[in-house]
Amino acid sequence: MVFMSPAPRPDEDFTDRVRREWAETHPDVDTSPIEVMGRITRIGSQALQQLDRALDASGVSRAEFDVLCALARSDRPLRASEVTAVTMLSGASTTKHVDRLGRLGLVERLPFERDGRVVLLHLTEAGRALVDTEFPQRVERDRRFLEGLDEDECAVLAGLLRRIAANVESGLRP
Amino acid sequence: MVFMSPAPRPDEDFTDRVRREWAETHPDVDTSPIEVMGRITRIGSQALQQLDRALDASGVSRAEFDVLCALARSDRPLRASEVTAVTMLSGASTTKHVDRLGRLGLVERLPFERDGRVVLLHLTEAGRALVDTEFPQRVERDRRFLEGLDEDECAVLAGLLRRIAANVESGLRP
DNA sequence: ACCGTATATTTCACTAGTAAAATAGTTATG
DNA sequence: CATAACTATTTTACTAGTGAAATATACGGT
Repeated sequence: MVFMSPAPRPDEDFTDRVRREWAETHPDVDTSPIEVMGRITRIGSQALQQLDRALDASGVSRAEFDVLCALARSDRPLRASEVTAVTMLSGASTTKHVDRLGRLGLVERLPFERDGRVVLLHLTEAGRALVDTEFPQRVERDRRFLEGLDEDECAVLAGLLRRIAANVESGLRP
Repeated sequence: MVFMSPAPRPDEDFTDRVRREWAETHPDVDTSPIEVMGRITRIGSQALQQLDRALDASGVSRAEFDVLCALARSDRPLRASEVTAVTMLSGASTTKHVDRLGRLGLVERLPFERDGRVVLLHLTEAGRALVDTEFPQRVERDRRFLEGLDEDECAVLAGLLRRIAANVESGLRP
């Protein structure tokens, strides 16, 4: 703890420090994309970690909560594969999460008459109640991350992020 | 604080769809923070997944590559705890990564004379060579995510993200 | 010098997530 | 009406990451 941060610069954040260090050791590399992408990945990871902690008390993990939310905002039961498509996790994970959420009485599996391979998932009353109390708190926590930004700034930010999101999604297709 | 029409649009992205579904089933909740935070977490996760795939050929995982980068951009050997501080993973993970990177001949552990508890980590020549070839490619992939955004737009984006990053880091402390 | 407390790293036992194989059901084709 | 090819989900065997205990060292007060 004595000399962890050698040069405490006043307004330097984590990303600034990383770029400065690269600039000193690798001056030939133009690291400017880190200014945006480094901040996005760091904010994303930290926000998700804080969400994990906030959900501890609810008894479900973030991945399980994502499953509950997908079902809660749908007006119909969803197939397991539809849930998998929105969670960015594997189908194997969806099976495990639904197993546990089923044991907790938050989700039920239903057969789908038209196609016996399909499992339809729907929230129980308890599952819906959990989302109804946890989801607004989740949104409020996100709102606190935006504190100090006015409506126009958020709109500009959202517009720019939308364009990056489109670039990233297109690079995801194999 | 509603910056986007909740109505369905032809060029609706993932975040738009999520917000529209919430608006339909939970019209009482103001989900506008998702417009920014949802996009940040989604872009972050997908960019990291794509980085994982890109690193497959190099023989080191993303977490291991992060360790190598921390050492490569430092002008001196780092303590294990200093590496842990920048990777956002646990100290136990750092031990495992350094074990494997050591077996691969990319990193070496050195004793620190002033304090026998401390392990100093430094790159071997092979480790430095790996970063020197992989890191510029990594930055280039990030640059492609920003395609279509001009320099001013990136600067605006970086400035707004810096303010969010400060909010998020401050919430991480307690 | 000695003891208790603090710190840095590693080890251990466990959990979450995955890819690929297995299972079960559907559809198209001859 | 077979049966091959395809699809949705689950199971299996494995890997990565973790918190907490263990280990080893340092340091402050007396």
